[in-house]
Amino acid sequence: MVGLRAKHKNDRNLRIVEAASGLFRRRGYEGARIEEIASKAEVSVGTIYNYYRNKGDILVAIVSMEVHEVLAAGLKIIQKPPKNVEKAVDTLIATYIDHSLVYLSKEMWRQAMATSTQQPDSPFGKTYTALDRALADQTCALLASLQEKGLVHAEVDTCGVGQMLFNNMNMMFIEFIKHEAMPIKELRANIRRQNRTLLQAVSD
Amino acid sequence: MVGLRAKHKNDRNLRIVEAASGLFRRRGYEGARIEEIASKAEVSVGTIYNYYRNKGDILVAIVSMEVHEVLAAGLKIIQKPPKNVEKAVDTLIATYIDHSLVYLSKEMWRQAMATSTQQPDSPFGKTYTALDRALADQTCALLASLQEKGLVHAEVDTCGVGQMLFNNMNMMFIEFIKHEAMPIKELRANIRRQNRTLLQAVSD
DNA sequence: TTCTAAACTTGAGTCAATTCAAATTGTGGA
DNA sequence: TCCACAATTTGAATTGACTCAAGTTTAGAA
Repeated sequence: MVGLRAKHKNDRNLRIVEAASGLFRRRGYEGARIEEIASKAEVSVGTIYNYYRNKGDILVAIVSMEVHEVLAAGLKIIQKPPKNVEKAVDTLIATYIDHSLVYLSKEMWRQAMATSTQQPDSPFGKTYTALDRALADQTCALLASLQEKGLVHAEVDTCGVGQMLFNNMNMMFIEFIKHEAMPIKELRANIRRQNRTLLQAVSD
Repeated sequence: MVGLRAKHKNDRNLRIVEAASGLFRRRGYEGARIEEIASKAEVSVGTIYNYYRNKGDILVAIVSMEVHEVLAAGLKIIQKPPKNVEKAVDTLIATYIDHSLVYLSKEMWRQAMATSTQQPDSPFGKTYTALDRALADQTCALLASLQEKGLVHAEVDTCGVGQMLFNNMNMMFIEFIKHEAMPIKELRANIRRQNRTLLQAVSD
């Protein structure tokens, strides 16, 4: 970040994200008007579109930050996983899920996911896809780490299994954010049940 | 469908769906304007909103028809499944996937999925969710049928496993429609690999 | 047949996201 | 320091989805 121009750019972007973040929480995604975000960020409407392709992109950017935190938290689990395979996977998933509603409401997740499927090629759409990939890789890494410790059979395709576990969790998470009333507890119990057969097969 | 009123209603709805379907394919979802759909369907803009809550809903309605066909095709597989578990599951999944691009482009799928996550409580959002559920149930039913034939171990939770298989496929399908260039062949190979460990565990 | 209320359609008008040509600002060379 | 040009911002204008008050059509009772 050299020069005044780069500094301003950075500042403005930060202000936009913060203004949007606050308004999305306060008024909901649809309720937050771009003009309002712009005025709160002390920037013109046009500038916002200079930084983001559209309204959804702003949200996806916010979600990205959240996911980065989740990835960091997940890394800690992988470095020191529980000695039981089912427990280890459950712990990782719990980390992901419990984190998910700290900064973002279910509505924000719905909108962000919708935007990222709608526009997979926009810059932030790509970011979102990359993060999903990173989370899946982390699940694979957990299994590989358990395999090294001898907790998972040597012949198991940890990558295939990891992807399957992650995809299943992700799909269940989508179902979860679609049902405003569904509690985290129920989501986790469902996932545990679905994982059981596979995880027992790879471990005992 | 008794009376003139009901008949007109039915006709208009059909014309709307057909006009929309054609325009979505020809111009893409975003490119198709409601006014154009209305004029092609010989109906006013307001009428369209009388039948559908919003533009996305029209698309989801079209997707629903497609999924109904897929469900019917899937039923046939379940009634006479291959005698090998991996083969059976692969055949069902192939049915789903191969059908998917007959009437709908990848872009249409992206938009439909986005809409259904965005508005899970709109009439067609609910329809979409119900269809997803029906497909998952069908996967569970296949496993149960294989279990009855003694091809799947008796103690296996066919419902948990079925949901996992379906969720994994669904997530992979989402990835597939996000990558304009990805061929069906690649999608199917990836899914087969991911399924292998689980399916071998439940069968041999 | 005639009439009335309910059901349905209509399209001009509203609203908010997005665009783009003009104006402003930062940079690096003279 | 001053200038020219490129990068960036600006906000009025555009666009297209969506609404709603007024008008039209149907059902079925008298």
